[in-house]
Amino acid sequence: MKQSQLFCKTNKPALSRVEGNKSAETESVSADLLARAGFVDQLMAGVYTFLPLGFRVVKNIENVVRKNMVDAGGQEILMPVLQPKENWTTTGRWNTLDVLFKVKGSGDKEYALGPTHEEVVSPLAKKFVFSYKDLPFSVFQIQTKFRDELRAKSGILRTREFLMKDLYSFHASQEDLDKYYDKMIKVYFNIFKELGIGKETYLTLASGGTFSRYSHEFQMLTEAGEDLIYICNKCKTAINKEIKAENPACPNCSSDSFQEKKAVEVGNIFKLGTKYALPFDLKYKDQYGQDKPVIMGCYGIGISRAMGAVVEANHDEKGIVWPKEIAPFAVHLIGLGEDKKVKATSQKIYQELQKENIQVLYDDRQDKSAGEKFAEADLIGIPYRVIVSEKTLAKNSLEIKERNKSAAKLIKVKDLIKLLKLK
RNA sequence: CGGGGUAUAGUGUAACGGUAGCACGAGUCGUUUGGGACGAUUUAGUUAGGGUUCAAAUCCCUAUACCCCGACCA
Repeated sequence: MKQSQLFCKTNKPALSRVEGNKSAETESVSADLLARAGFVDQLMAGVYTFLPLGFRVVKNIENVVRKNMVDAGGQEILMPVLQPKENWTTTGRWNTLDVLFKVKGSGDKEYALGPTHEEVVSPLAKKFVFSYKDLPFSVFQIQTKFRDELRAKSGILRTREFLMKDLYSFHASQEDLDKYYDKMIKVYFNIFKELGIGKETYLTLASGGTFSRYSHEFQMLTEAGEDLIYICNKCKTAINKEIKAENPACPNCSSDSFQEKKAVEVGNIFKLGTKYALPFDLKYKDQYGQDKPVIMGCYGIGISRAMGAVVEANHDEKGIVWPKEIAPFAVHLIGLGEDKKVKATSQKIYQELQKENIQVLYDDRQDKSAGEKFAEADLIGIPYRVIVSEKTLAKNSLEIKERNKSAAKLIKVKDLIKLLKLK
């Protein structure tokens, strides 16, 4: 992609704003950086457009999550956002779920906008599950969710419309669910590691509802987070506020010494048991011909929230530092000056990188000073910055610098692709 | 949903009840080209509706929007 063509404008903040007397302290860092760097645009409170750079990151996060879900046996589907009221009255949540968006169609017929999909996936499963031989299985989707939060906040960390991966698993027995659930904990940690927030993310005990003692939240430590978690000083088990209120001692080692931390919930997993199977009469016949309710689990990851969380965990004073796996581009190629040879060489490198299928953003703009290009590159945060200038060409070289390192080094033109392909 | 705050140009901000100004951005021209460079020039604004007043960006009322704190968050 040529930067001169990119649908994006970075925003150089006015001086007063840089000095921090306003927005810097009222918004989360991720909200500020993502907006300034041109990744997202706010339409209204809690509703955002993903611009080309941001959308690329979203797609990359989706792919990381998707790959891990498929590896764990999940089959991808896409369920509707628009859902019949009846399914929600069946579970009672039409009236009890405060965040449910209700819309009216013609003839005053009422619908729900899906905040989650148990009400769709459970009756769906009923059409396919008859025998114990049909179990277990799991399906997932990556889709827009709607929740009428009373208060949206912190940029894309808490919105009314957001992208979520939700997987639902269906089992013949509690043991089978338990086994799958434990496996998903490992899968989730692998995902957060690949997203570049593995180190900051804690498996956190949360209340489990009727069917299990605990559910688990994946909480990423950050000052921008709105949750408080408590990490046991002795055994490092993390628990959320709810659990801490019910049970002042560590459920794992009984210590009462905790560290309180702010965190954002990037994922959570629940053992649903028969909570949704019963109202929808989702059952199977066992080996003896007996009807048994299906046992369910559900597993969510906020895709768009994860994007914000990644920025919270990966930035410096100059801008975003994207982890390689989800960066909008692998390489930011920057040509400096109007020298013909510089132009020709950068153009050639641009084409070769594309031919090698290396995602490259090429700053081909002639009317921008070097300083401005550098400042923008740091703000956008692409992992590799490659510079072509008269200075580097005099040594028959290019300069390459990683966003998360301070040292740049010169390499030969012909070694560039070799180096990038190794990464 | 309770409480608080704010609303002036694309962005960030000034203006005692009395001429709406500045910076950044954007456009044009020129000079620049290794850290958001410089000069010239152009562009564009008082959230909406009511009220008080000779006179309202400024005071009052209503609405709307956004932000913050809390509550809420399968």
